[in-house]
Order: sequence, then structure tokens, then C-alpha cells
Amino acid sequence: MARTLGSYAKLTKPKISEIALHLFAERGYAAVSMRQIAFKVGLQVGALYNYFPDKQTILSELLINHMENLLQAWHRQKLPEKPDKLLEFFVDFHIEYHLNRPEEVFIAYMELRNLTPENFKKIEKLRNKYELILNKILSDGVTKNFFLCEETKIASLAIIGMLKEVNTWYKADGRISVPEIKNIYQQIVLKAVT
Amino acid sequence: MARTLGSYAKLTKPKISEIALHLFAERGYAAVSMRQIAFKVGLQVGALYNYFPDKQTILSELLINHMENLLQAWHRQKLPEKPDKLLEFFVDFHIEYHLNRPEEVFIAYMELRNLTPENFKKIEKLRNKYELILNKILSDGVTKNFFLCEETKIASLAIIGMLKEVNTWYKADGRISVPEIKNIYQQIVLKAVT
DNA sequence: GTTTTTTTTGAACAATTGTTCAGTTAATAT
DNA sequence: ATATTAACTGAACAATTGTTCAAAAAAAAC
Repeated sequence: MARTLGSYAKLTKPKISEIALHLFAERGYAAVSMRQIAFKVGLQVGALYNYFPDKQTILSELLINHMENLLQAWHRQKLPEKPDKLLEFFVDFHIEYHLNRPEEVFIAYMELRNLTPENFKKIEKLRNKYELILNKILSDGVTKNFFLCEETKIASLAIIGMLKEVNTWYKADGRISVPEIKNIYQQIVLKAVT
Repeated sequence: MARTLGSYAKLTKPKISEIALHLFAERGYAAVSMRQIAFKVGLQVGALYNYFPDKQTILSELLINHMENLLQAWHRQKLPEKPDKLLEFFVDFHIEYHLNRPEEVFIAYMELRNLTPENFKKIEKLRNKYELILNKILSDGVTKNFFLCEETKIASLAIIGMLKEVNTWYKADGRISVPEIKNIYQQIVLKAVT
């Protein structure tokens, strides 16, 4: 009878998301207009509304997907058993994953404000999940007498905070290579909880 | 002859800055209009332009003042001599200063993007100055055999990163008091470089 | 009270915003 | 080929944006 759903759409929607990601990261959500996105995709503004009900949904989908992908990626890893090796592995994983997705990472904590309360809560939940992964590594390590740390909750936040910082200064052509960065942070983190 | 310059202006300009600070922190620079600022100050839009040549200058003044005040505050401190005590003092100072100015801190790294390249460089320079303070504490401590740390530059960034994180989760009515937070971070930081 | 200057108003400017939708084009299944 | 629907255009909507400026108001010096 007729055309099947989503022949072009299957290509167009990801393209919109991708371009929106670049623009949001570069200029900030509020400073990017729907027309700018449409132009870069090669469409007129109206067409965007075939794929997203409004501007905000473009952003919230990006953020939610980012967090979900992060969690899925972690759970696909084969984890070492010894707590100290596991902590090193986490540091490694975090730096690797986040340095490979600077734009997602950037907007993931720059543009939270522009989410509806509902979407904001979704992100917050996913964040907590991620933070709990590290928290568990630490508390398990404490139980097994590998680590010494009274406030594992705060330590988790502190560690994630300092890992996150890497994204703000790392330059691919910089003085220090990624493996070196990982090493340095592994040492600092391990010492901090030993 | 006539009216003296700045009778009301001396009150009005700081008021504009203060209200802009609140609004920028709450909604983001791009999402706040000059009319919204004017309304909260109790003026018409046009009047704002007696005090600031444009919207961007309101922001850049806030950010530059924030960084300059931070550096001045540090140099007013009476510093302990022993490297480990000095590092503890820095942690203490940083947390104290930043927790007392959550809005300045927030926009100081959320809204950098909205500065002209020129103003951006100014801020970057001031940031480097602050970071060098910590870097010097660490390298002095290494020289005097108090600390063990190969990459003091990166360690500085890592430490500031993890201290900065406090502002994102601290709640005045939370489980943990400010002195406790300071203690925990002092321990983590000290261990990380020992 | 008059003069002088600061400070504010209020309206206007052109440009841009997110969103809607009737109508057009294009692809695909029959 | 034809019918059907997916995909997109293009124009319009009302609202809002930063900024400007002549004119009015308000305050202080004389």
C-alpha cells in the first residue's frame, strides 16, 4: 500500500541528536536555536518536530542516553576481584570512557538546569547508580581490609570529582599521555583510601 | 551647580550585580534577560545601560571580581609553615571560601563560555594563579620530604577538582557538618600526596 | 527658587525565538 | 502506474531578545 515507516527517519533522528550534541556543547543549550540545528542537519525547522516534540526533549534524550550508556558499558566489563585492582580498574574505565566522550560529559553537567524536574530526577537516579558502583568498591575494600576509609560515600564523591576534572584540562597533544594520566590518578586514588 | 555623580548610582550598580548573580546562577546567563534583571532591581531596562555597556559585562565583572577576591582572601591569610599543616590549611580555606559563595562558584565555571576571548583569558590567568598556589605548596612539600608526588601539576588539578565537587552536593541541613567535611578532605588529600 | 546634571522612563528598533500546520514532495507497497 | 503515507517545506504565529535614545523626572548645588 504505502511507504514504510522510518526509512529516512532512522537516519535523520540520530543525525539531529548528533548535531545538537555538538552545538549544545559548543555554545550551550539556551544559546542554540532550533533553526541552527536544522540548518546543520540540512532541514527546515519544522522538520525537527517530526522527531522531537520540543527542544528540551533533544537535550534530555542526549543526557539520559549518555548516562544509560555509561552504566551499560560498566556492566559489560570483566572485573578483577581484588579490591585494589578493582579500584584501579574503575579509575581506568572512568578516564577512558569520559575522555572519549567530552561533549556528552560536558553537557551532562552543564545543562541539567534546562531539564524539566521529571527528567532531572531521571538523570539524578542514573548518577546515583554510577556513584554507588564506586561506593560499593570502596566499602567492599574496607570490609576486606584493603582500604582504610571512614566515609566511603564522601570519598566516592571526592574521587569522581577529581576524575571528572581530567576532562576540563586534557589536551590530546598535551605533555602527558592518557596511560600516564591513568597511572597518576590510580596512584592518587589508591593512596587516598589506603 | 548640579547634582554630584553617583549618589544613587553607588547603590544601584552593586544591586544590579547582586541580582544578576542570583539570576545567572539560578537560570543560566543565556536564559536571563535584561528585562528580568531590571524588573528585580526595580528599574526599566534602559536604565541598566547607565551602569553596564552590555549584558556580557555584567557577567564578566562578576567573574573577574570573584577570582580576584579569592586570591586576595588567600593572601590575607596567616599561613602555617610546615608543608603538611599548610596543605591542610589550604583545604580548609578552599572549602570554607567556596561553600560561602555557592553562586559565584557556580557561574564561575558554568558561564565561562559566554565571555569574550579577552575576558576569558583574564579569568584563565587568575585561575592559574590560584592553582599555582596549591602547586607550590605541593612542590615545596616534596622538596622538604614531607610529600611524595611526582606530578605536582596534575595533583593540584586533581585536588582542586575534588574540592570543587563539595559545592555540588553540600546541603546545609545535611548529614555532615562543614568541619567534618574539612576533616575528611584533609585526610584524603594528605594521604594522596604522602 | 533656579539651574544643572544625574538618573530614569517609555517607547521603539530590528532580529530572533520555539512552535504549528496546511500544503508539497518523495518514496514505497500494491 | 497508482495509491498511500512518510518526510519535508515554507510561511506564519505571537512572544521575546539586546540595545538605543529623546524626553521626563529627580536630586543636589547654588
